[in-house]
Amino acid sequence: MKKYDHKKIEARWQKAWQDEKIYEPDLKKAEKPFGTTQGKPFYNLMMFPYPSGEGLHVGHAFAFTGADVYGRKKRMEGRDVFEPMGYDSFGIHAENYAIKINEHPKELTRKTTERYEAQLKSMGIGYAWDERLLTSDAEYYKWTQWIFMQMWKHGLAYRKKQAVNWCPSCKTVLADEQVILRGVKNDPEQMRGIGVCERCSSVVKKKNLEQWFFRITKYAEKLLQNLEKIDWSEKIKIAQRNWIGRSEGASIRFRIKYKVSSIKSSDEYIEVFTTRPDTLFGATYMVLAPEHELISNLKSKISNFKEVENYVKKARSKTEEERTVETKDKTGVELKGIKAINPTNNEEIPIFAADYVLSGYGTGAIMAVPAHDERDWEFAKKFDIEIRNVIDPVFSTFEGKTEERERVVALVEDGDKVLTINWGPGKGGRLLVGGGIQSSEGPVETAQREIAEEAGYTHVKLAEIGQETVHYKYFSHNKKAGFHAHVKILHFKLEKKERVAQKLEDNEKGWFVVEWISKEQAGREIIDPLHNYVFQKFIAGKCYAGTGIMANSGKFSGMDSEEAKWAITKLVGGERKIQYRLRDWLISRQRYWGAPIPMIFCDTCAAAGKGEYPSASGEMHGWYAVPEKDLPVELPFIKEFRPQGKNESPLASVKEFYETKCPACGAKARRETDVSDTFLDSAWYFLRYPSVHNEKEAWDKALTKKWLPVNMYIGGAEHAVLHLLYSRFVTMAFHDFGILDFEEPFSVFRAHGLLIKDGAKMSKSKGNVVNPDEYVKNFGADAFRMYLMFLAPFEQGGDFRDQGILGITRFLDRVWKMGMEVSEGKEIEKTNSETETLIHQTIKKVTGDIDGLQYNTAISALMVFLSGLEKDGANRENFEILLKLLASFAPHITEELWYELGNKTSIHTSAWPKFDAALALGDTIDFVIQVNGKHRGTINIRRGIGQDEAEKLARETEKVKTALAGKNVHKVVFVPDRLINFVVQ
RNA sequence: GCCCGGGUGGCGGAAUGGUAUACGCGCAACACUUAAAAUGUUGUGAGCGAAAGCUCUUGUCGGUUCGACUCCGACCCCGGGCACCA
Repeated sequence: MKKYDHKKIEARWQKAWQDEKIYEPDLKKAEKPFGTTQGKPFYNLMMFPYPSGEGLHVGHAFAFTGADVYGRKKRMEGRDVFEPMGYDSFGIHAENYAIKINEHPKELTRKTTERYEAQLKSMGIGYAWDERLLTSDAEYYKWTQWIFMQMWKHGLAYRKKQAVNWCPSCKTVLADEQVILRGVKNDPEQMRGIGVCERCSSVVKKKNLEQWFFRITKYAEKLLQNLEKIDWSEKIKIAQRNWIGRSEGASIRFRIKYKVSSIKSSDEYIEVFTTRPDTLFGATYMVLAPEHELISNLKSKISNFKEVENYVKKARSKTEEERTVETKDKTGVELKGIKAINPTNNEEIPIFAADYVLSGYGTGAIMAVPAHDERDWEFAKKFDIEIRNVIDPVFSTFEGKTEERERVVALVEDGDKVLTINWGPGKGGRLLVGGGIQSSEGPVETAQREIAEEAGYTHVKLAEIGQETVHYKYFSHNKKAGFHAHVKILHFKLEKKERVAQKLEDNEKGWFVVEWISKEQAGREIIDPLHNYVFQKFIAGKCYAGTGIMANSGKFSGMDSEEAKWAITKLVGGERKIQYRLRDWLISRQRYWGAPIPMIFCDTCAAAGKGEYPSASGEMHGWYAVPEKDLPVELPFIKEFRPQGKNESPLASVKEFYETKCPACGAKARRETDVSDTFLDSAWYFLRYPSVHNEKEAWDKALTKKWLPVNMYIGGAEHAVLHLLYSRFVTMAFHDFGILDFEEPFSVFRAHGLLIKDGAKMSKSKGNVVNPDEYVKNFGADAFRMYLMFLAPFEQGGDFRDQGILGITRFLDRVWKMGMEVSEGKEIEKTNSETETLIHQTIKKVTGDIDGLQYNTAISALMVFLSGLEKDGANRENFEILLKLLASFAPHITEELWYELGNKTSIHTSAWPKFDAALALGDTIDFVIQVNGKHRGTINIRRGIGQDEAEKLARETEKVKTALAGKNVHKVVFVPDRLINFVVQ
């Protein structure tokens, strides 16, 4: 018997597969794969890596193997699987690593891609290497530049000066998506996280620079809407939804009044966006972002302009200095001499400049409603501005065990019954009001609306001494417990009653005595001062940001706040508006290792007011795209490639590079020296793979039609709002340019889990990176692949420990042994029925599990299958099924044994086994017997048995006899083919 | 604070509302061996019991159900994402 020598076998087959190109589908004639089965193109894509020089770690191995398993099964199912691989070799991540090890990125790329390739091949991953691509190759980035140019020509690329994120270590600007918040846990001091660079974790600063942007915001709605149509991991969709951040609200104008003159002189206004127009009556001041243009525009009108200017300067520089901790502490300054007019009541309200209002969102100005917005509340407290409540919380009742949180604040006596009114904090900052009827001795009875009504009470009034008597609308919308009361305060009682003393405990200063009143008495009137009193008394310290009933709002008082939203908007002439959080994609990078942005600036044209002005890009005098025939704009090889930190790319000091001629007038002109964001390279690579050999076009029309969109895309969840969003945007844009006929690039996307080590993410700095090479060498690629797939659910990930790998090695050894025996003729003649059932069950299970990426349970089913064959005997027929099911996970050993059994073509192009659902069920079942829901044994019975027979058989068992002795069976639950349950008393 | 995941043996992890702990690791005993390793067989949630068996057990507390890891309500803990977005 031959020994299982994984090294020899794996090396041999890896070479053979490459020579025979079994993983190379015929891209042009994809309908005829390898002459066996008929099939259709299946584009199985895995996110490509960037070269880091350290080689691939087990996290990569885990992800790539998982994607490969999926592709291999699809191939065996007759699909023409295209599984390409490439390298995201351009860009800041590769360049940073090159700087670190002091090597030129070009050289680094060459070395590391070689290394990666050897590693990937050693793991037996079935890539179509003929279509390999590198984003740093000129034949690739030529088309990246072409994409930029198309964006420009269609008005989706523009240049603008604005405050942008600047990484002082990478010495370049970053897109919003590339700034991550280092977690500063939420604490009472309201510390915020700090924005740090996605690549190097340096604290990001703000700089005012002129940069290139892509108008991704134009696609905000479509990016959001299309999420409904694609089959992606739900968490990625959620992340994208949050990032796009759609809010519905109103745009409202506030007129400005100057102190020096009358209203008539002011046709100036402040426009704000608000999601809460219903709170407009409560807007007691306004805030402009420090960058807001009105501040300088109104310079002459602002009496304390010096002070304001100082603040603005400080606020701006604050973002430029190194900040360690940013707090939510509110700062600001009033713009004296001018006022805004609240359009609902024509009140004059003060205007502030404060940095808690962001210039980049909405209009950069807000109406502040301190009573109903936490940030405004804080600001108002600090600056002593009126807090005017205009929303009355909708009270919810207490339910279940909430006593310890209740604060009894009111009670009314009626004979021996006491009604208590409880107020307490509810979910989401809501105020909960409930109550109950307590008898003189018994425990608190849950207040039922019916109880109250039976007792003749439908309304409650509650009052405090000295306050005018009011009543509140009665609510009762919870069918089960409690009531909601708008109450009338009668008087404030300062002494405590023993009965509720415990409940009041220490935090209560007193309580209100309430009195039930009739519905008629109650009416609908609400008097605001008292409401404010109650509001501040019980919600004080935290404002109420929820919805509710309008108060203090003129004719809208009493209305539902949701309803009032649009009524008030209409009243003040506002407009309904959708606002997105998404910002335009900042494309320029002041770095060397990237695709040069293919634009030329001509001074002569600019002076003459000329330029190439694609619609919607705005008038950018002097700017021209590099003509298509001149692409690529080649990145020169320079030794001084390190970033210099002068807001410029190193290319800005390469004269031969930037000196050029204006494409329009021929005068001396200057090239753009910034390069594009590396995420532009990866935002379209999937379009290039099938057309990688096409030198004339970015992508071949026919091939694209055949292969795209991608059928299955597997990658990390960390790219939810970077690569995955950008790719969708680019695809949508090119669809609209008429160059692609689909909007969404990836029909299915699944995020794989992360492999962690000792409870922490693997990273070189933590020194817990596991290198897969050792495992491949010692245990073999098959064992390693399988172990990775077995160790955790693929989409969940887990802690990498190698203790379990022996289990897989043992399994493969047994497979090998069985293979040898079968090939030597030691086999049973006929598969018995038990094995027959097992075969069909296993095919069914493995097929379904691989489809659902549940590799760990698929492998466990294969283990059960092997044990079954060992017990009942194997033969060529049933063993080949095992091999096929195993082939995706362990491609080498299965191929070896497959040929050993006399097959002449690869197992990987053989047909996936089919199962018979009826056979998978089997003839007999273990039927469960329960008494009162407790397991009391099983009997093996024929499938499809009826209740009478089952019950008879069950009653005959000793256990049931004992359990039922002297008991009265009052119910029998029978679940066919599963269980019978005797319910006794 | 908000939004997602998740909490099951010593460990990784299984379970369409129907035998909780599949499969694997580890551990123990036995077989083979001069011996060890490898391999094979058996056992392995906890407690009580000589045994048959009984009781308890899926983060906590309640609820629905003949029956709950699974459904509902409230809470606790861990991991991840987002966060001054009006």
